[in-house]
Amino acid sequence: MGGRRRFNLRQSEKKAIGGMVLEKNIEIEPKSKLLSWYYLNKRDLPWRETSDPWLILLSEIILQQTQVSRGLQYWIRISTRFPTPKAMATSDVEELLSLWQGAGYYARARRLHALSVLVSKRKSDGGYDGEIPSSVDELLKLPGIGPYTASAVASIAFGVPTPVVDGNVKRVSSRILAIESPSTNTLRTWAGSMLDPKRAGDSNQALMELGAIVCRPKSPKCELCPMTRWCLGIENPESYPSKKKTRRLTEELDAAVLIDPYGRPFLTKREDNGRFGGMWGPPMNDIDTTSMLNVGKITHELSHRKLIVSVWTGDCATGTDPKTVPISNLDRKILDMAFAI
DNA sequence: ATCCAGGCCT
DNA sequence: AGGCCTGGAT
Repeated sequence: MGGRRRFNLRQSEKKAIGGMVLEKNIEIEPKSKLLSWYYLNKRDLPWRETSDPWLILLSEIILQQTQVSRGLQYWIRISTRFPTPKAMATSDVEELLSLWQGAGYYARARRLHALSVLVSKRKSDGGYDGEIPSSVDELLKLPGIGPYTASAVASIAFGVPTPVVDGNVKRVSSRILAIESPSTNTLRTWAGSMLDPKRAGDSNQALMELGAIVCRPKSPKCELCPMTRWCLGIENPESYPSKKKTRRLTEELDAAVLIDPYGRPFLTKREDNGRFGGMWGPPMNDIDTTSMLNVGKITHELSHRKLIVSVWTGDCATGTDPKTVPISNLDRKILDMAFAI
């Protein structure tokens, strides 16, 4: 053990202040250490240059399941086209889905559009007069906003002192506390202990930034970490947090790429509540492959499924130009295979 | 080819 | 607890 405790001061530090260990010191030191590290090492990202709650909310929705390096391009395109909630609310959801193409988890885009419509409504109609609400409770009522995003927007855009718990925070805290599966309560409490209420947004981002660029899932850079003094998991960081096992069922499907006399495939819009909801693609259920030509198979991994799609081609009277509708990566692969023949 | 990271919703 | 997507690592 060696006397290294969580937020206690080291022996040398106790001596230095003559044994006057103030309650405050116990929390303030790791906090300020982390904040200083953040100010010196944070990446320059455009949503960190704005105080516009809408643009910050947009970045948080995109970054929910998309890494910064990729999310950046999406944020630039989407925030340029929709600089306000009203701009998005008065457009068709399909335009947002087109800008969202290739980013995955398309329900995020549909919910974001619904959010823009709700926010743009008058207060008398249950809306928010076009302003993003500032409290966690109000934010939680908006579609696509859960506990993480509500706290992130409230703290970053409005300075509300509420802790965030995302995958980064979970990893950082599991390692520092050396707990394999910390409860939600433990995570929130710990993140709260790291929060400087005067700089809530920066505190939260500091924790997440540390997780993203130092306390990474694989090969963490402990030699660059400002928190090693308090880290109980430093001997074996990659064993925290424990990963859950995923079982992935295999699903076999047929896709029919029917091509019209102009070379356009027949495409349909997928149901909002299903896979690739709101996106367009070739028909994939109830396909009668008699008189169609098989051109190959595509395997595509989802988080919870392995898809094996058998691709067929045939003719149709009227198709759709694929450039005019939003299409998922899987459907793109299917179309590419059919047209490559 | 297989595994993994990343929040919200139902 | 299970569904939802993609790119990067292995």
